[in-house]
Amino acid sequence: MPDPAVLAQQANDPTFPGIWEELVWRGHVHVSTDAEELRHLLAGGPITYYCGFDPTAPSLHLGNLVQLLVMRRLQLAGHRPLGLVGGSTGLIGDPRPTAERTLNTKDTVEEWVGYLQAQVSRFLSAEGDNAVTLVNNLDWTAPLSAIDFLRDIGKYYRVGTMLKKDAVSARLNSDAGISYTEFSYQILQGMDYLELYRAHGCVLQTGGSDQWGNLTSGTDLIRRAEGVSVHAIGTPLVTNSDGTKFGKSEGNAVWLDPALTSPYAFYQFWLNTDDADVISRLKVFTFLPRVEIERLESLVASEPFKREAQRTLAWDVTSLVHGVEATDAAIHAAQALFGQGDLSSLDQATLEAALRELPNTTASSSAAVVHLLVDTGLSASLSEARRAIAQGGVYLNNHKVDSDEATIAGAVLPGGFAVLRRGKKTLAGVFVA
RNA sequence: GGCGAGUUACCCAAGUGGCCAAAGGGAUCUGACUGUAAAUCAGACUGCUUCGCAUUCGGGGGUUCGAAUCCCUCACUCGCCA
Repeated sequence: MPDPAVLAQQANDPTFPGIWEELVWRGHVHVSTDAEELRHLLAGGPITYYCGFDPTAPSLHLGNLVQLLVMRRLQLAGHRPLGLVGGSTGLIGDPRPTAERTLNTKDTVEEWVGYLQAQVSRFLSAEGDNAVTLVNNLDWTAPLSAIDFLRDIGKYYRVGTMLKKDAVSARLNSDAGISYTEFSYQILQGMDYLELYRAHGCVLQTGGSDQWGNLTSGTDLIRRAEGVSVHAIGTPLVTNSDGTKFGKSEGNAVWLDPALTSPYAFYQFWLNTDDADVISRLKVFTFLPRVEIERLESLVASEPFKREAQRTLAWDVTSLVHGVEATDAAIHAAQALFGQGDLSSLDQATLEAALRELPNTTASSSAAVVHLLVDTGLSASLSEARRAIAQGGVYLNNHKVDSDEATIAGAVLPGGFAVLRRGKKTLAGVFVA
């Protein structure tokens, strides 16, 4: 369910001549079909475009959010979005550069399709002439026989061309090799575009630039099958300036589903953005107009320690994904927990609410700290928990724990809880039963 | 189908009978410094009932006092030939 209030606040920046120019400025365009043609097309009357999401997990993640925002910007410019969730492509799996995917069961994929559809629909308006339409490629691939597939679609594909796609050649040159299954993926995606062109008049597909081979698979197929030239935009992979992977927190992907990544963790993820990255993140992940982003850019330069840009970014993206209420709760929790010193001076209800935002566990009043570290997920194993304590990285209610035999006895705050911390900013709550 | 090469911890990659829980780099974690930043420096990085024990080097079996290292076999990958 989209939050109408959040969607209503979004707008493209009117100071740009058109949506194309804005997409370019925000850094959304890495590769595309003919840029001049696209600019004209997007500046004209409504066109239909699509972007696909494969159910390879029970939730979308931040990489997918980039695509959703591109879709939303195009929708705000008056164009008509088709949100595709890959019920069939998700059964195959697109070739990753490193290794073959493990196939998920049909039941699992079907379940995930439902989750992703719900998420996709949250970010796009279902109102008006250009309301979003959700489609599932299983609807047109499931009825297709192998013979029809090979005769009607396969004939348009040249193996030489297919082998040259980055995704395929990377795997051919690796130890992992590639199965026929994943090799065929590009054909399925090409078929999707052709189907959507025929059924909906779709003439633009957007996607990550790592999907470029699959995007052009569709434009090539439509040119051959229909003699029509359609378009594709490949958005750049979002990267961190220090070379690490974007979108990871504590080694895990940052998910849009609050059950998988809490709003608190989500907010913290954005708040911790590097100075070097924060401006480009604002461009990609928010609807703030150019002047505002430029103002924040100058603040990063003049008073970086205030982290105004990071705060704005964190608030904007968290409220977009989780709503204003959850965002405020996450901020209040952080203020309580990152406040200096004495936790017992905090208001009991505030503290309890903050702990509810964190990973937490229930324990007896004499539970060992090492076990709580594991139970709350702050440490992956008892050995790791002991190590963390030995290195002086564990705190109970802001007091350093100096023995791996410590328990929470005597440290329980009024109200029956305790705050466990690993390192400077990884927190968890303990509720005493 | 034939021949050759290969499969080491999250990733890359050393190691070719004991000194190997396994070099080095990256990633990650902790500490110092800080702005809940970056860079830098230091430490850690299989598990556990943690000063010791257990389990790892594609799977299974064998040789040996002793194997990641030798042999057999299965699986997978790459290359060349057909």
